[in-house]
Order: sequence, then structure tokens, then C-alpha cells
Amino acid sequence: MTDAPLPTKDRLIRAAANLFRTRGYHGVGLADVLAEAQAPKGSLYHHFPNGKSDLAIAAANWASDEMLRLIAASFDGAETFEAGATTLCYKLAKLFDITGWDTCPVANILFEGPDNDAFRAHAGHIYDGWIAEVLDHAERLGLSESDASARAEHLFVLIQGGWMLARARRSSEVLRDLRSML
Amino acid sequence: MTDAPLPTKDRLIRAAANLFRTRGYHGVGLADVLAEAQAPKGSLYHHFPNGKSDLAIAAANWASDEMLRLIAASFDGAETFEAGATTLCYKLAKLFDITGWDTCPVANILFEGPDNDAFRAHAGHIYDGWIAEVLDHAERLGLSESDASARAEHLFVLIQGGWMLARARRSSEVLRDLRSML
DNA sequence: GTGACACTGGACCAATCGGTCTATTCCTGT
DNA sequence: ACAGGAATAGACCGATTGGTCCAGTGTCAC
Repeated sequence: MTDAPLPTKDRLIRAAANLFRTRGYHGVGLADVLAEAQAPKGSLYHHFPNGKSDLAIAAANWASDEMLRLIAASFDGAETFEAGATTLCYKLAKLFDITGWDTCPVANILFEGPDNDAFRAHAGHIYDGWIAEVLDHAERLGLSESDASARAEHLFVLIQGGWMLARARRSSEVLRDLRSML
Repeated sequence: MTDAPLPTKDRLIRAAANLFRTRGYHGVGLADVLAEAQAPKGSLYHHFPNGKSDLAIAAANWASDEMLRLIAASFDGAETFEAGATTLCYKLAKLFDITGWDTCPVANILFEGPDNDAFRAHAGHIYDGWIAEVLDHAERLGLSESDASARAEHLFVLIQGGWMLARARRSSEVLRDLRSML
């Protein structure tokens, strides 16, 4: 919340991520980002020479890193895969309530942007990174390789679908109930 | 594919649904819709006095009806809930391959539009309609009320999450594998 | 025929879009 | 002190946006 000491580039990335996730790539004008980040247009094109698309990629990567940290935090102290997965669902539900996050930011940023092929491929890359992170923890917790792979992908699907339903219902209840589907 | 005999209003709805689902609400200009539907601007504002937002609601409703028909077609001949759900997943995978559908159209249309509250509430209404349709079939196939409710919601979550991963990977494989998560 | 009304066609508009450009300020190494 | 690159500041641009408006066109009932 103390944005003042943050460097301009980081302020731009955070502002862009926040706006993109609520209104989508095309729904956000550069003027909106600039106003929220309190930065002039010159700074944006200095840090992101390719303009809006560069900024979108950076924002998606930043959001992805946050998610990876959340996954790690959920599974690090867990005794079993189920425990870690449940913790992750609860953390996401809390995040949903606090921030009113409108979507997995990556989806909103990357699925409707320009250069659709490149953007979508990047989304796939990011998602596979999340699944790989879960998979690592699953194997560490004793699951066989094939089992761990299936479980990690299953968890990803549940979270994405659950998040979408939570959005539509404006309630995090679905996310908390996800553990019953594991 | 024979759009010619279709009334202008229907051509507009179909064109809008097709474009919105690939590029999102803000990503599509009225000029694009008009060009694809081969209709002048005057017709659009005659049939949809509130312009783009009216058109988006109509497009979402049309897409929703298509999905309801798909659910019915999948469960009508099914002997068990699992069989119907599996058929639905396969039908969706085929749809994904044929049309290259970019997203659940409802999500792309309603989650990033203007009037975010009203639009999102409408998305919730549509989704609950899908779940209710599945629930009806589940009960008809002998599941208890509470069990049917949980299974219907579970299927919805799997499909939404699976579709998203399929999009990112540009492969319908995930959708076909969904049955293993039932 | 003729009036009434649903519909089409497209010119036109202010506002906003993403992006470019140059002038200026700030900071750091020497 | 001063040089020089990094960063900031914002005026400016052509293109496109959603939306308005009205003159035409078709098609009914009478």
C-alpha cells in the first residue's frame, strides 16, 4: 500500500496488473495505468519500449511469481499433498475476499491481447510453471511421478474453474469447497 | 454457414458472439461486428437501442442456449451420470477442435464489460442455469439431491478449468482427460 | 393509391486510443 | 565542476472508438 518508495517501473507493473485483471487487456487504456501509477507517458515507453504489450507481459510475469510464492507457502509446511492443496485453496479464497480479484490475472491479460499466438503461448508457459511447482511438492510428499502429475494438473483445473464460478457468484465459498473435490 | 437467409438481428448476435469469445468485449469494435454481420450501423441501433452492451447480453444468452442444448444432448441418452458427463466432455473437446473456441463465450463477454456488477450477475445467472440443467439430469439418473448438486457443480468447475488449460495449451487433450477426474 | 411503421444505409461526431517526439531534470562517475 | 546517460514530463498525432442522427426503402393494412 506504500507505493511511494517503489521505483516507477514497479509501480507501472503493479498498476497494470491490477487494472488488467479487472477489466482485461483491451479494457484498460494507457491513460488509466499512467494515472494509477502516477507516472508520465515518457517513463512507460522508456521502461517498456514496445508499449502496452511489453507491459502486459511484465504484469503477467509478476502475477505469476506471486502465484508461485503462494503455492510454495502452502505446500512448504504440509505433511501430505491433500493438506497442501487444501491450504492453497483456503489461501486463494482469502485472497479472493480481500482483493476482490476478478480473475486469474494471467488469463485476462494474455488471452485476449494482440499477437494472440505469442500471448497465448506465454500463458501456457506460465500455467505449466505453476503445475510444475505443485508437481515438485507432490513428489516430495511421496507421490509417484505419474500420480503426482495427474494430481497437480487436477488441482490446477479445479482452482481455475472454481475461481471462475466464485467470480460469477461473487463468493469465495466455491474455492473453500474445492477440497471436497480433491 | 448459410448466413444469408438469417434475419439481420440474428446475424448480429452470431457475429458478436463469435468475435467476443475470441477477443473479449473491449477487444471487438462495432465496426468489426458490422462487417462480419454485413449490416449497417443503423440496424444495430434499431435492434439494440443500448448499443454494444445490449448486443453483448444477447450474444451471451445465445451462447448459453447453445450450451444448454449441448448438455441436454449429452445426458438425454445416458444411462448413468458418469456416462452423460463423459459424453459432454467429449462433445466439448470436439467443439474446441472444430471451432477453435477461445473461451467459454459467456466469460469473455460478461466478465470484463462495462457495468461490471450487472454483467457479472448475469454471468452468474447463466452459469447457475447450466448447473441446474446438469442437476436435473443427475437426479433423473438416480442420484440423491445433495449428491446430484455436488456432482453438477463439480462437473462445471472441471469443465471451466479444463477449458482454460486447453486454451493455453491449444490442445483439447485436457478436456478428454476430464473424465478421469470425475 | 396512401399513410404508417419497421428497417436499412451511412455520414458524421466528440472522445479516446496507443504511440511518437523532444525538452528537461535527475543522478552518478570522474 | 562537469559530462553524459537514465529517467521524467507532457504536448502532440493519426486512427479508431461507441454513439447519434436523419434520409431513404421496403412492406404492410386500408
